[in-house]
Amino acid sequence: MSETPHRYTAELADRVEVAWQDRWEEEGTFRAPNPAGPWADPEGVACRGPNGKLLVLDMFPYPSGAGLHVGHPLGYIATDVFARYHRMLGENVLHCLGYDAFGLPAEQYAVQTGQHPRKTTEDNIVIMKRQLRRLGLGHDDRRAVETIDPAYYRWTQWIFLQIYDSWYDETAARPDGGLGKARPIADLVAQFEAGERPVPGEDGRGWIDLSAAERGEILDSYRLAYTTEAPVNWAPGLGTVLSNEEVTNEGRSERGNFPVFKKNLRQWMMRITAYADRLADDLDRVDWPEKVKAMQRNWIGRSQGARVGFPVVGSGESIEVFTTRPDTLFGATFMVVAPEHPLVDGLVPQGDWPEGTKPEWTGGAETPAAAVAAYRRATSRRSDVERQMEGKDKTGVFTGAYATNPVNGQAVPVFVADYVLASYGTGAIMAVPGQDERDWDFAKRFDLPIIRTVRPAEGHDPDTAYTGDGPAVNSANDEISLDGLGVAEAKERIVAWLEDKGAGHGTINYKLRDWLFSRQRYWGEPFPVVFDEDGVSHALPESMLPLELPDVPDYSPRTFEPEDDSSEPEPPLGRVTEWVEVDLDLGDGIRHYRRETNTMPNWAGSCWYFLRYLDPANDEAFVDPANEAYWMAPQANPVEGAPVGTVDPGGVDLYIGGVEHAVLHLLYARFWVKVLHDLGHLTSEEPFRRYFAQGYIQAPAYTDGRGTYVEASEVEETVPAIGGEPVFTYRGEVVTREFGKIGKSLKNMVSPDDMYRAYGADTFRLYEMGLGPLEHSKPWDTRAVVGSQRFLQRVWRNVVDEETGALVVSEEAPSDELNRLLHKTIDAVRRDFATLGFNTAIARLTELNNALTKLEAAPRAVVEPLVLMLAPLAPHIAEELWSRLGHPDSLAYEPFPVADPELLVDATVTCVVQIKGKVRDRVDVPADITEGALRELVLALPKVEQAIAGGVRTVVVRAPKLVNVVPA
RNA sequence: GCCCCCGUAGCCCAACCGGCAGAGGCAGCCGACUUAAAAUCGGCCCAGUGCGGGUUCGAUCCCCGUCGGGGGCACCA
Repeated sequence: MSETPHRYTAELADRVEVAWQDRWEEEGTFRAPNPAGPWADPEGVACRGPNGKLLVLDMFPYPSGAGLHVGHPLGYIATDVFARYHRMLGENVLHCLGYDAFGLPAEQYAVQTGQHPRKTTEDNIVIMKRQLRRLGLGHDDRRAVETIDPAYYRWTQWIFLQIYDSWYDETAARPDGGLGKARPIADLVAQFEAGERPVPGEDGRGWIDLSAAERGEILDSYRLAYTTEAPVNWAPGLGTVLSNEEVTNEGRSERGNFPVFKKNLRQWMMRITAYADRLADDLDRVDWPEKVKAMQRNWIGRSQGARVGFPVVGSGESIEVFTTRPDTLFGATFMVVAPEHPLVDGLVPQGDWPEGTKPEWTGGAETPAAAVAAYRRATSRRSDVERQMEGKDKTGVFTGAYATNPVNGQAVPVFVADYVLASYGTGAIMAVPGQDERDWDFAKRFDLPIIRTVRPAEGHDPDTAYTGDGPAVNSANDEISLDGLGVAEAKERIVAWLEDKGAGHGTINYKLRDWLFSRQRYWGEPFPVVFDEDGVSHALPESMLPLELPDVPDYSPRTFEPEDDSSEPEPPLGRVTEWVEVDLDLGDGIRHYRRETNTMPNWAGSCWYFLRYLDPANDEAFVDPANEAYWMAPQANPVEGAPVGTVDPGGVDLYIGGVEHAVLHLLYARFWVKVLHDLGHLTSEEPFRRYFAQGYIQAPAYTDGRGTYVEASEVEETVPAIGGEPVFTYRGEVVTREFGKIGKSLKNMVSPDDMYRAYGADTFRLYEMGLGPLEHSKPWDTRAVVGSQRFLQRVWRNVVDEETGALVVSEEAPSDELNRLLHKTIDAVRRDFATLGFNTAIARLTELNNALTKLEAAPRAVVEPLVLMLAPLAPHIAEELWSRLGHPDSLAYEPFPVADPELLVDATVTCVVQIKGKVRDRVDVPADITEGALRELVLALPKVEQAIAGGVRTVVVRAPKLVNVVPA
């Protein structure tokens, strides 16, 4: 029998923690009341949230087969601490966690193990739930939604139909004064029917004259969710197509790293480009890390410029280019079109090279047609990876055609080159080598003329393009002169001139493309859409939702050789004929339809899960409007740092998660929320009002001589002689240490289960929060966890006798000094919790506790606030101590200690005396000493008198803390 | 190549508005407890802020340059 049976050990922590987790669950401690909906509890809202509400959110976790590692809970603990703190401030806090359970990894795992993805997914969720529960997170357990639940994806499908049944009206006024918003497609049909809007098409037929198929095609060109045949990213190794956001720079799939090919396929798209401006502009209205905003702005890639037509010599055609530098038009000495540009065929003249063709322009071919054909063939065969590898060496051939520069009538040669991208701008450029590095390189390579139209700054290398600002030169014709103007003004002038001449117009261009929304996989939400015999799509009525994913014997996708770009996607649902072929009555009697066999990407479920958290039991609506407004509505004051006059967009109060979703999930969710807002379903215009990007927990990983990772847990460390570097060995072989993301691939998994066992959840929580700032990536060090345990042991010992279990706090009042320390600690900890500075909060609490440890017995008047302040970080031990201190109720809603401002300042402070900025003396003075008195007092100090024997130049007084004397 | 962030003790990190470089933890060392060890407890040691300039009475903090680390973008016209 141990002599200290009541010591705070891992075993004791385990008992205490599990007991409190049970009690929280039984009492529904963290269930947040809703104002409306099926759980309407307005009274609960009123008494639980006298100080308002708080919606705290974690990124939607994917239940992986490997279970959690110690990196996963970092954000969950942080939000939990924040949420618990705010509950103690008297706010109604909603914090919960659900599961994003559709998607590729689950399906691949299922295929590997021969089990149904539903089975493996559900098993994984069970494991993850157990691991998370053991962490002691204060989640509202009723709100743990799962995307694979038909009661959930019914609403994912419903939202899809809202988007499908909408179009973007550029001219519609928004409440915020801007123009453009989503409207029901029925409004558009009404406009066509009434003749208020011209029906697209050249034959002048009216809406009623069109066939159903023709109408369907026109509507598809407006719908925010539509099918179209377009070049898409096809990954044969995955058996599915992917969105642009899911393809890496190297032209491979983000998941699985398979090669991706461009292929023309009919696919579902989301018209996210309609929202490009608002998605870019509204970043000013949210509180996000600047780097994430920058990444989104970058991805949207808005650039202001002009479109200019260059008439092709000897043809009625004109090549339209996009340029951000219309001010440099006079320096456009040639043009380049992308190899895939549809105009190329029409450009190339029959017969021989024209007069003036330089030998290097021909690519060695006899005729322009041969040269262009050969070049196009060569580029189409090269993958993006190969183009990348070739660096920036410019290639291309002359098309044999010339086009006329509209500002000076010069005929300039037109080239085909792959440095111009078909997918950006108009797929054609005017080349201005004097002011563009890429054009400069091309001009040098192909011996083309270079005209500078901006005078380079002093010291500019004359052998390079000049892209900076400066006065225009060589930029005049009979009607207009830009000479002498700066870039900005020159742009304005020339655009006005072009518009006047009808040669071009100012415009805005975006890098953002529409979002490819279908996948040829089984494990996803089915599209609530059917096609009739003409191929026209029809929405299923709401009454037919959810359209359940059929249980099929063969759910594995057809995958191909990763390099086989001739393959075609084959969705698994396409094999379920009895499901695909249906007879339905959609309003004009029973007819035969074919279901959509693609499924949605797993971003679909995560685009709106936070809305379902608000009202998960509602089967009348995806969320009750009153609940949405309560938790998400725009607030009276905009976020800090927003431009003056900003109207708050509303949204989740705090969202914490890794930065890896900066342009995927975060952009998609913003888009959906904006559409739903436009359609009147949401008060909020943004999903995430405040987003905080957490750092990663990194762990040591070890490689052997061949560079292969070895199991980190089996590596031994030996520290040789003093001062020597530690040596790491694995099975006798010396290995090299590095730090990286925790996971299977680096073989450095550390499971939270091990931490619970060895230390308990509170110690683990404290360790992760105490490591350093939340936004930093930090190395995991299992050996260091013990420090957090020691702290909790010392706290415990200040309250409980380790031998008898008796309460040992003193009922005597604390000393003035201790009381002041307590109040300073309260003040600091409150500030730290508010700003997510958990590491410094822990340091302050440790300091306060260390002061108690030195006493014979810790006074209750200090212990109780200490326990309350510790509660958000280490809730189990805090609950246990609180209970032992004689409080029967959970402390979850106990008011957080308040600092007395009187006690934050000491009666006397130490004033630093500097001479010429160097500390030379210090003196204790009353805290409220006046500047004059302090000055006199310091000047009378012996050391100072000595130093200023030769006179005084200045005396800087910062009462009461500092005086700096500068002798003459 | 361009843009952003970060360099403080052996390691992770503090330092309010430009005002004494150190709060907390790990590791190390010494001591207490122990037959011993582990655990625990008490104590100690350790940097002048990557480097070079500048502004200032005074710089970890502001400015310029430079080196190192991390991240983003990368023919986007």
